[in-house]
Amino acid sequence: MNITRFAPSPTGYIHLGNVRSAIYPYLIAKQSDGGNFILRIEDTDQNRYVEGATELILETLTWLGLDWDEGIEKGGDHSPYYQSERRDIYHAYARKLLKAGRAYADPTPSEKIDEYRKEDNEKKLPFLYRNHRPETADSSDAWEPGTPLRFKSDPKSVEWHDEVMGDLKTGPEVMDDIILIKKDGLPTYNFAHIVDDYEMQVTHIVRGVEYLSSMPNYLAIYEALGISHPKFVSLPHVLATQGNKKLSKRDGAKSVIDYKDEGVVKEAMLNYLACLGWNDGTEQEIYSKDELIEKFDISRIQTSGARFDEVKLLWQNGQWIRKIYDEQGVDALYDRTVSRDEASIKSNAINPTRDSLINFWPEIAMDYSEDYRKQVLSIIYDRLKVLSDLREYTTYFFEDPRIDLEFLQSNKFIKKLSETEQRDLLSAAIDKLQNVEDWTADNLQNTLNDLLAETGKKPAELFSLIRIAISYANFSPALHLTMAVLGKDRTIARLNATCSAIVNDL
RNA sequence: GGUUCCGUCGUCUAGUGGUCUAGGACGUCUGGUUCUCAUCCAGAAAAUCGCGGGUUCGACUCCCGCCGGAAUCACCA
Repeated sequence: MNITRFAPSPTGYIHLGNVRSAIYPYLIAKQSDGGNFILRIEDTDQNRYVEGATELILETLTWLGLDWDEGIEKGGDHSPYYQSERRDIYHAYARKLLKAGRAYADPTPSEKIDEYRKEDNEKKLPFLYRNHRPETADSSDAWEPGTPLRFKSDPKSVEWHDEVMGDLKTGPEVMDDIILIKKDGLPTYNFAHIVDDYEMQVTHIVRGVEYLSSMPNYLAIYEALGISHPKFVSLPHVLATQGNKKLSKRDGAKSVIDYKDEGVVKEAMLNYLACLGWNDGTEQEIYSKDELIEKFDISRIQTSGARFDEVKLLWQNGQWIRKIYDEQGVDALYDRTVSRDEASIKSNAINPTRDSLINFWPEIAMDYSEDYRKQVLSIIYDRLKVLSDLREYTTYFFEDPRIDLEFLQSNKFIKKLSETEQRDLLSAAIDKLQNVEDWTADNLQNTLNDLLAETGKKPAELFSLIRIAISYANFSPALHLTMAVLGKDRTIARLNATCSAIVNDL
């Protein structure tokens, strides 16, 4: 049975690089019967705490459907799940180390430590605190919270296995007397996560490769505590689009929530991220969450960093938008475009920070019926890269476009027609369409075909003229579909309007 | 500087000694689908497998060296 955890610190939003270390442990947990995915908040650094960050974490996980079995807002057997509330547990473990002679209180002021560091740097020596260990470290096991507590290291070479990186080893020179408990009585990450993962019976620690260099120290603590360690799964970095650096907030990495707000669907985000640095060896590109759970395999995680490519994410999103429409129908896709958002409702339960109504339609669209919006959606959905494209692509379905003859006549096909021809073609179209009794897409297609035959014009010329006269948009769905959705009255009114504008211009 | 990791088309990747004149996807380009945009379909260009040695009948695949990139060296995680 796999027990994994996602353990973010509430220091801001979650970016693409961060979520991957939530997705993989989620998949690992779900692959086993009775697996547990735990959400723990690592809030031991009060200086870095950011208001609203926890809510953003909840919203992100909820949106992606990475439901946790235990953790904050949910409870479980290993409560509490905020590290700041687990102080007594860490202190108990710290006392064990103290008693075993593997920890010591260190009253050395930080200014003094800075001096040591400076000295060593000047001598071109790597700074190791154990070389400056105070004498009291060996003589006394007294410790009062309020004084930092350090690990008493016993330098030696270590070897260990990482599920992704393979067999690793380092020399004794990296082990040091790291801080276990800070002056404020709260543990450092280095100590807290070891205690918590053990207490919560975590089987796999999934985290970024940046922790690799601390592994010897962690291993030493596990050993001193006399406890076994979980499997280690080190994830390579997600690299920023530009440069060679890992994705980071400092360099402007976008929040996952930003993508949600722009209308990236959760399936695409999950799919793209899961496959950034992992593949199952086949040529499959599109995976549902269930398929990922079924096929994910730790041993196939990449060892090198992967660059984030927004263009490919957007391609995936287009694929998923079409897939949702094709497999679940227009209603399902429509629900993604305007609805109460479960993810932000959940986050708002702690702190109402965000509007929980998501709506990707132009404002004016809300004056129309849901049924009408669905009709629009069903003819335009296959052009969407993100759901918010609706705002730009559909306005002419809801309000009459401004007549702009310059725009009309600059079209490369319409340009070939004289204004007189344009007028004649439009009035012929109006006459013909007026007689259409049953305003259906099929009938309209037939009518347009007849018109084409009668006028002898090229489709490109005739259709472009009509299309732009009713939409004044750079592009639109197929003409007969657009007209069918728009309705007879509106279509003819718009054609008339353009026609008279041309007459006035003559 | 110490330590550690990484290195196949622009990008994500397949590849575990011969089936690799290196496969797929995104992107790019060309053509097709009675109009635009998009989709879809077909096709093209695109990787001297970081470099140099070695082992081998044979190396992208194993070994060594080098180079390049990254991460980390906090009372941050």
